[in-house]
This record gives sequence, structure tokens and C-alpha cells, in this order.
Amino acid sequence: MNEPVAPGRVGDVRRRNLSLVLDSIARTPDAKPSRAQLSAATGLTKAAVSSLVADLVESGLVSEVGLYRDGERGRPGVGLELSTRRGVVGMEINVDYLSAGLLDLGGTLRIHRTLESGNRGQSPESVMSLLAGLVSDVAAEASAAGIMLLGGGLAVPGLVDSAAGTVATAPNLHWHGVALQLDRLLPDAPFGTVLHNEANCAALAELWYGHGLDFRDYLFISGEVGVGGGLVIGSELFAGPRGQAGEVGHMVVEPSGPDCSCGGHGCLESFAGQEAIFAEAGIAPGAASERLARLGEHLASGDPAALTAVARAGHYVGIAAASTARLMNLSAVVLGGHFTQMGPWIAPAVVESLADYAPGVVSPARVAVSELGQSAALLGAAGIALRSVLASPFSLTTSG
Amino acid sequence: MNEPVAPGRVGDVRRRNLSLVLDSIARTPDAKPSRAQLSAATGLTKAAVSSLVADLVESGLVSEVGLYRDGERGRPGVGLELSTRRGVVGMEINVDYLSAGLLDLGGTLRIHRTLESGNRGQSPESVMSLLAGLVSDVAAEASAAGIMLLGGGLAVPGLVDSAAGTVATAPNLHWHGVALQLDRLLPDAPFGTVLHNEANCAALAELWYGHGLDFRDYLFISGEVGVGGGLVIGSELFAGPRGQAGEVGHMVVEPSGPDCSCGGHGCLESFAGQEAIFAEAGIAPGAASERLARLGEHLASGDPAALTAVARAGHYVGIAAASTARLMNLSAVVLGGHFTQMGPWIAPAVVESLADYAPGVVSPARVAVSELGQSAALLGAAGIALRSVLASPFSLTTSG
DNA sequence: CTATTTAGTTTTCAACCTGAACTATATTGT
DNA sequence: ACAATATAGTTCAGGTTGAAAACTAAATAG
Repeated sequence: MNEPVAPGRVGDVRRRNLSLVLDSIARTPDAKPSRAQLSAATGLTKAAVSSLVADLVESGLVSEVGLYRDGERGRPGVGLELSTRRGVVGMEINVDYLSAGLLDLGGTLRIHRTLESGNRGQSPESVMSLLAGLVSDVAAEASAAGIMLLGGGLAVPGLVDSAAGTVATAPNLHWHGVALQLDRLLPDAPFGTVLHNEANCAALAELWYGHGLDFRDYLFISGEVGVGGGLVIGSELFAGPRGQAGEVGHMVVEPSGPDCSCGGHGCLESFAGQEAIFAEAGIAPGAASERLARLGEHLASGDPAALTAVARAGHYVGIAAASTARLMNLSAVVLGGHFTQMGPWIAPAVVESLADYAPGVVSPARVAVSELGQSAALLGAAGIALRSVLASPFSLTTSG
Repeated sequence: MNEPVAPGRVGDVRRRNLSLVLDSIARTPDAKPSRAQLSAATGLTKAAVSSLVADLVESGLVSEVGLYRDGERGRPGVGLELSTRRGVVGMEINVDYLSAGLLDLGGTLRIHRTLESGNRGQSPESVMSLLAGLVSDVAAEASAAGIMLLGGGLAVPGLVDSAAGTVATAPNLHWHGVALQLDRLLPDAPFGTVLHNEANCAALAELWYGHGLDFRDYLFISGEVGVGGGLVIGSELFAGPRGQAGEVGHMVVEPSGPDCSCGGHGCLESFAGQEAIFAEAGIAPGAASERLARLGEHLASGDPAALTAVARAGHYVGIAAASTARLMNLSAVVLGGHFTQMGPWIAPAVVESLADYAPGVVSPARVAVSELGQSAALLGAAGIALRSVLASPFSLTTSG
């Protein structure tokens, strides 16, 4: 009950306004706004904006980029943009690969390296060592390009405790209750590295770089080995009480359904997880990516077993989405992960199921398939880091 | 995307700290803290607390209550408490009755009046007139007791838009898209009257005056004519994108289930709504309260039809709760509304169902039955108003 | 080349918290 | 009784901050 609410101090005002100005610059990536425009956009006086911008320029987060001349009368303003000489690193540990990438403050992915690596069952230490090597390559390249790294985000396919930097459970990696040495990855970055759930990262990537531009509230459902998800409410990720919300894979969609590895019955994952779809479609065992490709071929050639398998998965995804939409008053659904490859076949089944179980709640036009590729989680993790920098620029300021 | 984030001004600091101090006083209802204790609790200096308290006392929200002598050495502090001479009004429009009550700032329900009234199908204007009469009685009593009314909250069984003060749809009242004249109810109260959903109000009452003292995160499921609900996350109501989250009644719990009035199939309401339970239990038609009483008798006497009907409702409530708990990472469930009367029979079924479909997520000890009576929604509505006063005391201050 | 318009800076001022010194009022020990 | 001590609360100087308004800077229009 007794949350330690910090007292408001005079300095808080500046902290907030620094972030407000920085955010205003970030929201207009093309315009390169002048101080005067920022003053109008934020409601702060020109004097205040000047003072705040001076701090931001000094800290290196913002650059002046020549005159902003638009043919109008009067003195031209000086264009401002987020510095492209500051960046954050997005990282991903997945079952089959590791990856790391550099996102500059402007939101451009400047570097992206992937390393094939079978991580299932490997020790966290050895995987982290591999990742640290990959990251140091990226860091070296960034350094060569004159880009200073401020922080990073790491996406892991499992339930995580971001605050503690621990992985509670990552079934597909066979990790349980491991504390990751996040400090190793970016030892010099002032904001450090923060751990996040992979599906949540992908949901956020979708928000910032995908369909989030159209939808403010949606359920993101990501097919992987399991079925993960993320809830975006008001253009923000809903993380839940312990940061582990969005686990749509174990919603009950068929009370009389088969037993699930979680101990329950009739979970969505039993119908829409990779193994379930492959089995139903008659795809022989093998590497996941290869089986997925074969499923795609079967679908394209109209194979009935594949078509029914995917339609069944879509049907149950629709049921889970219908319940979620009703419960949380959501109006859109975005499909990601392996569902993207089945997009043309699974989306109609989801639409039909939604129309059947929750008519009028999610219109067909608001069932979308992600267009971000395999980099979604990495982009999301980097984006989280980027936004945490933009949210608290004060610490980089001389007085911070 | 472009949320109008207000710039931070110097005065915001005081606004926040006024609320912080007021909140600190509210959190210690028994202790009647001194300024020095508040200083320690909030982290503000004694000087700042003194200045803030002076404003709060002047505005009438806080009273000094004699010396705080605890046998220790040193000058005794002056006890502070939320004024019992300021209050808010909770109001409820339901199918069978209207009610209004006065909650003082200390959180004590001082007055509570109920008026039997068949409101189903009545015009909003006539119902509001009846309610306004009831409220003016309460206001007169408050005035006689020297209590100044600051604001009010009105609970209505339907989907509402609180900001606009409109009822989107209240099926059981037969209201659709009506704008309520909330200003009529408490014309002199500086904070006005705010409209809320009944189930959400009940969920909040549970939070503030019921099991919320034990649980920080839970799903509240309220059986009424329909099945409503409320999601409490981190001791706060999760309202959703348009303030209409928590509609657990239309989650899909049985894909092959019967058609529902919402247009879907297999909704929870089809199994756990009043009509469904009465029909299954073989309770003849009649007034709702009377049928509920008869159901209670049948249950107590061990009537098999009644027992299976309630067990079946509990089974499906458990499925919906399991899905919700998984999706949102919740760990507790509170049953309210008509489920309270069936508590001893329905709770075990819910527990069993949860253990079956989401083992280890919600422990049996965390399935609770509400102990608040019919006044839950009213208490919640009043509590919302009370908290909005405590959150923005600045407007009552001389400088506000 | 002056008037006008827009950008950005400087100056003055008020709000408000901190920190330290100070006053007020109690208990304890002799 | 009375000094010592401890705790509560107030007063006042100091520093940070943004608002408001005056001012400087730099462009275009005629």
C-alpha cells in the first residue's frame, strides 16, 4: 500500500521539460524543428526552450543542423534534430541465432549483425559470451563511425524480470531462474542494458515501426515455438503487475481440449503453436525454419491438411483475441512471428472467428499481419532503450 | 501520436506535494500524523510540510486534532486528519433501486439512503429527477451536520464514457447513448459529479474497503443480471483504452456454446448470468431478489439442480478467470454481486476450475468472495470522488 | 534602405523547495 | 525547582526554475 512516492522538487520541473522538448524533437523526424516551433508545440516560452535546448545540445543528444529557411519573412530558425552521433544497441537471444544492432537516436538502424547459434540447452554464460563478442563488434563499428553508445536492450524468449535482470523461465532455451550478466554487454554505456521479453519487444517494434502508426490499442500475437503476445494500450505496452502480461498462449480456448505443457487444458498454444500446426499439417520433423518453409509450400499449393491446420490455428487465435478484445476493450489485432509467413491463410480465419465470437468489436480491417521481419524483437529492444534515454535526458546533462 | 503533454511549470511542484502530503495523511487513518512525521514519511523538509499543511488546513481539507502526546520526550506534535466536515456523495442507479450516501474525507459512510424504484425502461430524465431528489435529501442532512460537499460519483450498470458523462449502453435499463445531466445532482460541489461503470465501482470498493487490503492485483467478477467485472492492477483499476475494460461477461468460455445477446457464442454470461443460473436450477420466474433468495434456500437444502447450476457457473467463471490470469499475470480473483450469496457453493467450483486450467497461477487462498453488501458500487463511486479530491487539492487552495 | 516580421536572448520577477538557525514545548535527572 | 535534552514547528536566506516582457539578430518586402 505504501508506495514510496518521491516528493516533488523544483528540479523535477526541468527534468520533465527536458524530456518534453526532446520528445517533441523526436516526434518530428522530418521537420527538424526550430526553437520557436518547439515553443509553440510544447507551450513553453521561447526563453525556456532556449535554455533547455542549450542543455540538450551540450549533452550531445541534440544537434543544430543549419538554418531552417522556408522562404517566409523574418529571421530563419536553427533546425534541431536528435543527434545521429549517439545511439543505442538492440540485442536478441533466440533459439537459433543471436543478433545485435545499432539504432541511432533518430531511429535509423545503422548496423545489424546476426550470428547463427544453436542456443537451446546452452549455458547462459556461454551464450552471453558469444553475444558479448557480437556486441563488441557492433560497438567497434559504432566507435569507428563516431557514434557514442548510450544504452541497450536485450530481448529473450521467456518470462523475465526486467528490474532484476533475471530470466524466470525460458522453456525453449531450457533456462530457469538465471541472472544474466547484463553489465558485460555495454560496460561504458551510461544507461546500461535492460532485459525484456521477446514478444513484448516485437509488440513494441510493431507499435513504433509497424502498424502502431495506425492502431493505438491492439493485441499482438506472436507465433514462435510457443505463442507469445503483447498488449498495447494507448500506444504503450501494458506490462501487467510483474511485467509479464500478454501471455496469450495459455488462454483457454477449448475447455475440452488436450493437456498442455503448462498443466492446463485447451490452451491456445495447443492449437496455434509451431508443433501443433506442423503436426496437424503433416509436416515431418526437422529444423524449424525448414519446416516453416515446407508449410508455406504446402499452403501455396493448396494442400488440404496444411490449409485446415492453419485455419484451425486461426480459428482459435480468433477466440483468444475475441475474449481479450472484450475483456480489455481492444479493437485491433496484429499477427507476428511465424504467423506472418502464413498471413494470407491465417488472417481470414482469425477475421471469421472474431466476427463469430465478438461481432462488431474488431473490424476485419483491424486484423493486420506484421510487416517487420525477423528483426522485430531487436528493433523493439533497441527502441525501449532509445525511449528510456529520451525520457530521462537529465542524467546526461552537466547538472545531472 | 501527438498527446498534448503539458509543460512542467514551477507551480506543479506544489500541486504534487499538496497531494503527496494529503495522501500521506489519508494513508494513516488511525495515527493522525504530526507535521514532523509527515516530513519523515514524504521526504520533504519540515519547512515545506508546514507550508503545505497550512494551505490544506486553510482550504478545510485537513483539521488539527489536538496534541499528539506519546510519552516521548520533546515537544508534542499536533495531530492532523482529513476533515470530517468535508465529504463526497456516492450515488447508484440500478435496475430495482436508487441510492445515495455521504462519505466524509476520512472514509466513513455517514449517511446512506436507498429508494426502491423500478428503473428498467424508465426515461433517463425521470430517473435522474428521482435521484436528484434523493441526493438533495442527503445534501440537506449533510448541511445540517455541518458537512460541506465537494463532489460526487454516480455508478450505472452499463458502459459509460466518464469524460463525456454519457451512457453508451445500459441494457438492463434499456438506455442507449444518453447524456445524463450530472450537474443537476450536486450543483454546488466544486468537483461536480462523475459517472462510472457499476462493476468498476464495485471492484474499486473491494480494493479500498474489502479484499484490496490483501490483494494488489485481481480480477473482480460481479454477477448481476449480466456478468460484469473489473481489473485491478497494482492497486489501481485498469480502465482500458476507452474506460470500458473488464467486461468479463462476454469472454468466450465454450466455443460450441449457445448464442448470446451480444451476437457471439459461448460467452460467460450464458453460463453465469442470473437468467442462466435460475433456468438451470429450475427457479420459476419472478422478481430477481426473490428468485435469488429461493436459489439460496435450494442450495442450503442440497437441491441437486441448484447445486449443479451453481457449480457449472463456477466452472465457467474459473475458465474465464484462468484465461484472464494468464493474459494479465493476475494472481487473485474476487467474486461479487449475486455470486456473494452463492459464495460457499460457487467458490469451490471456481477454485477447482482454476486449478484445472491454470495450475499454480491463482492459489485457492486467493479466490475470495466479496464481503461488501449491496452498497459496494455506491462506496466505490464515492471513493473515486474522494480520491479525485485528494489528488488535486490545489484547486481548493486560496492560490488555486 | 527602411519597415516589417520572425528567431532567439537577456533581464526581471515570482513560486517554491532546501538547509540552517531559531523558537516552542515537552520529559528527564539532579 | 531547574538545567539539560529532545522533539516539533517556524523563520529566513539561498538557489533553481519558468513566465513575461523587453531586447537583439537576421531575414524579406516594397
